Amino acid sequence: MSFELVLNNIQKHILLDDLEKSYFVSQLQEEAVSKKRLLLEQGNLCRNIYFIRSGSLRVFYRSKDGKESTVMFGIADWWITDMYCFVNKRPAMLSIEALEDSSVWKLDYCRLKKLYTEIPKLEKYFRILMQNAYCREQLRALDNITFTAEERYSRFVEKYPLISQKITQKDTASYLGITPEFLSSFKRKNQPS
Amino acid sequence: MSFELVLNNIQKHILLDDLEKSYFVSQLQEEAVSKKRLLLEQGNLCRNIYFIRSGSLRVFYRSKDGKESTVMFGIADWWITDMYCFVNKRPAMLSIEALEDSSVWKLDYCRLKKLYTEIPKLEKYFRILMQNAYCREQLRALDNITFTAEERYSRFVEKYPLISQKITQKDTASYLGITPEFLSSFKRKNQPS
DNA sequence: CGTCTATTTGAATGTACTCAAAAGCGGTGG
DNA sequence: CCACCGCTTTTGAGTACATTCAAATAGACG
Repeated sequence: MSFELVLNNIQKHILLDDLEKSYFVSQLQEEAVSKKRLLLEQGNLCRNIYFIRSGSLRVFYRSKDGKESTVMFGIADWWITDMYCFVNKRPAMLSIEALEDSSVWKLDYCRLKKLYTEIPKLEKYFRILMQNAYCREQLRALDNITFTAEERYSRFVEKYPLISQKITQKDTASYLGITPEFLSSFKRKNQPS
Repeated sequence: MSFELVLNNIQKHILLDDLEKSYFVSQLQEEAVSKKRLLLEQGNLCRNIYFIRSGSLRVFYRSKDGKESTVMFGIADWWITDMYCFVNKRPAMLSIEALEDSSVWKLDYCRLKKLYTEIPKLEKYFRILMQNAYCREQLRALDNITFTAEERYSRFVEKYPLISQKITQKDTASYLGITPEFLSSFKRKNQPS
C-alpha cells in the first residue's frame, strides 16, 4: 500500500532486494495527524522517527516564557524527529505539529535498531541521511552567524521555495529567529508596489 | 605508532578485530600543522577527513569582505573537515587553521569509500558520528535563533569549557556571530571587579 | 626592546525587539 | 451565505541589542 515513496528514497542510496524491502516496510506503522495536532509533544518520550508520506510538519522548541523557535520544516519524502532525544531515549525537547492534514510512516527505536542488524546496508542509508542533515545544519548555523535577518530570509526563500511558499510569516520568523513584526517590516520595505 | 586514540574512539561504538584495526590504521596518513598554518584552504578541493591527534584547530568561513565566521573548533579525539565539500567533492567553502602546533591523521575520500566496503561496520561508526554531529549542529542553530549574544556566550562556555578556555575572544566572537568589541563589552559588564 | 595583533573603551549609528492598536483573513456556526 | 470570532499581519513609536569606527592599552612573540 504505497510504500513507493519511502522505498524510492532508500534506493537513491542503497539497493535492497524484494525480501529486504518487504521486511523493511513491515516494520513501518502508519499514523495520520490532522492539521494543528502534535505528532510529538515536548516532554514526552521521543520513541519514533517519522517518514512523511504527505502533508507538512513543523519541529519547534517552546521556551518557558512561550517563545517558539522553529528547528525545521518537513514535507513529503523527508524524515523527521527530535533526533537528539530519539537516539538518546530522552524526553523530547521539541514538538512536532502538522501544518496541514498529514500522514507519516513511523519507526520506533527498537525496530530501527533491529533493522540495522538485520539489514546492515541500512547503516549506510542512515549514515548518508545523517551526513546530509549534518551538512544542512552546519550551513544553517553558518548563515545564522554570518548574515542579517533580511539576508537570511532571502536565502531561506531561495533554498526552500516550496516550503517558504506554504508556511505563515509567523512560522518563517520563528525559523529565522526574528519577530513576525520585524519580518513584516522589511518585506514591506522591499515590495514598494 | 600511537593509533590508540583513534582506535579507542572507534571502539566506543563498534568492535574491530586486530586485522581490521591494522588495516584501518594503514589507510591513515599523518600530517603535522604548525600554529597559524592552514590544513585546508577555502577554494581548494577538500579531499580529506581529519582525526585530530593533538593540538586544536578552527574551521571558518571568510566572506568576500573579509569577515570571518567560525563554524567549529576541534581538539584531540575529534574528526574534522568541511563535510559538505568532502562528501560532494567540491572546492572547500571553509578553511581549517591550526590554533597551536597540531597533528592529525588524514583519510581521503577514496580510501574512506573503500573502507566502507571492506569493513562495513565502519558505516555504523560514521553513522553515529554523523548523527551526533547533526544533533550538535541542530542544537547550535536552535541556540542561535533563540538566545541573545550574551546568553549564547555563557551557554558556549558551559558546553565547551576546555575549548572556550584556550581560544581568543576574537575567535569566540566569530563563533557566536558577534563582534569582538561587543563580546568585550558584556564581559566587562559582568565582571565588575 | 620593538612590532604586531588582540583587547578595551566610548560615541554614534543601525538592526531588531516590545508593546499596542488597527486591519486583514479564514474558519465556523447560525 | 453571512456574521462573528480568533489568529495573523501590518503599522508605528519607543527601546534595547549589537555594530562601526577610532583611538588607547595590553599582551604575545621574535
